[in-house]
Amino acid sequence: MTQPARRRSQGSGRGGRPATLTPERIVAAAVEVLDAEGLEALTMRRLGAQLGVAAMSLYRHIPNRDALLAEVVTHLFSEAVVELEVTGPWPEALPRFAAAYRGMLLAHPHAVPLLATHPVDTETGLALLTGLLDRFAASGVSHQDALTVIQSVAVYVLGHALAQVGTPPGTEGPAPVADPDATAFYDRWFETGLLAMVSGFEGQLAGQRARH
Amino acid sequence: MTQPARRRSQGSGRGGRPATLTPERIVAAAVEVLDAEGLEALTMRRLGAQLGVAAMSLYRHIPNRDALLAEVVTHLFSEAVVELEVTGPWPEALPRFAAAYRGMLLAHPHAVPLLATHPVDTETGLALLTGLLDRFAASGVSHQDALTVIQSVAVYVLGHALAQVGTPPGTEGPAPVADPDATAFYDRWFETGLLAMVSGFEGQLAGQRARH
DNA sequence: CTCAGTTTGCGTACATCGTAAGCTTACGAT
DNA sequence: ATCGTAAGCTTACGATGTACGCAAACTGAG
Repeated sequence: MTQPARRRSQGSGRGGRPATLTPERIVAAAVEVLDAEGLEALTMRRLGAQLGVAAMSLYRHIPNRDALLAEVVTHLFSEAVVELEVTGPWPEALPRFAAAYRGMLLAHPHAVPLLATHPVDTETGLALLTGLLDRFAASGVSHQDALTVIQSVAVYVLGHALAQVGTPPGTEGPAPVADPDATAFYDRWFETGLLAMVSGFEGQLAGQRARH
Repeated sequence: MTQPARRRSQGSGRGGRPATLTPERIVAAAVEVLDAEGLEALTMRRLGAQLGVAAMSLYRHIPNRDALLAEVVTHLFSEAVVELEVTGPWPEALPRFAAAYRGMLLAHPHAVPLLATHPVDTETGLALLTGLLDRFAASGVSHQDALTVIQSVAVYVLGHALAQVGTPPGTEGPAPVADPDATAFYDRWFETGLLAMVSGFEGQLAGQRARH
């Protein structure tokens, strides 16, 4: 039968026209356009052009634009966290995570509003952070508390990045060639706030332990 | 002469048709639509309908949609901060500010992405927070340090609100009738992170003073 | 080699959006 | 009455996301 069967192929069943497009290629191209021309420029037609394909062809691989943006978010977050060295006690590992996350956000400034709008899927996020969670467990911190600490820091990092890439430069163009003074200011602010948070949590958890 | 004179009236010069629209009325209506139907529904035509006016009439009072959104952001932020009691030492006043800010964000969940995307104008924000800044000065904290502390907390509050209103309920509808369990979870998380931050900064500033 | 069957990509079409331009309406002053 | 002016309206355009059905490109069966 020739049922509708619209949307979504079954992966790589034999037969059929060979695919030039894959979800991965689409996401990668989306990041390219995003970095080069900003979020507003990331239209379906523009993305098709980047891939040498018509806009509608994309819909064979993604349900809609919003889902694509969600994929981009997941991709970028993974990119930041995957190559993260999680060793040592949590008060050392946690700032490394924060720095890696922030590094990714500043490397893709146009993506920051996206991360704010399309939160990383909870399941996926947790899966990517098991290594970090282990560092808390190793110090006897409960899963619940570890989650609060990590999420608080993540939320701070994203909020900080939003403030940094918020308005200063234009909202487009390849590289605004950041003002080094402003960069230093944001860097110092970031470190100060992060340190306050981490040491605050250290004190909190220590006190809790003592009171066990 | 009948020069173009397009865009922007000069306030209230005599003569001319009486205005049914004002920037204030427009912003207020925008908040209504936003709260009731979400950000996607806040189109120029919908907003015009809310005011009993054609979409294009709005452009006599605002330059474009994005500027309107910026006005909405400023309006909401002022609303949150204006009725804020700023007394006592900063470690007490700061959490009150955080609570007021968060209260506003949770009262207007559909506006949270807006606050993330259209940062409050720096000048305006500072002007609204002079009272709070004074509480730091009264404790001998430098203006620079006070800014870092306040901004860090603000950034945390916004990031946290983004996480809370991010995905759980639908993205529209008047009131998703929040799940009380989820609310309690987010409340506890918020308090814990905020406390860590504040006590962390307290320690930081105290140490700095001791080392003066 | 031919012909189903199946999957991918394309062309067309439409509703909706922001907003540019010029016209009409409703005032106060003369 | 008439005029000048500011506010609001009508019409129109280009751009966007995406629904729908067709065309192309492959695999395996006969």
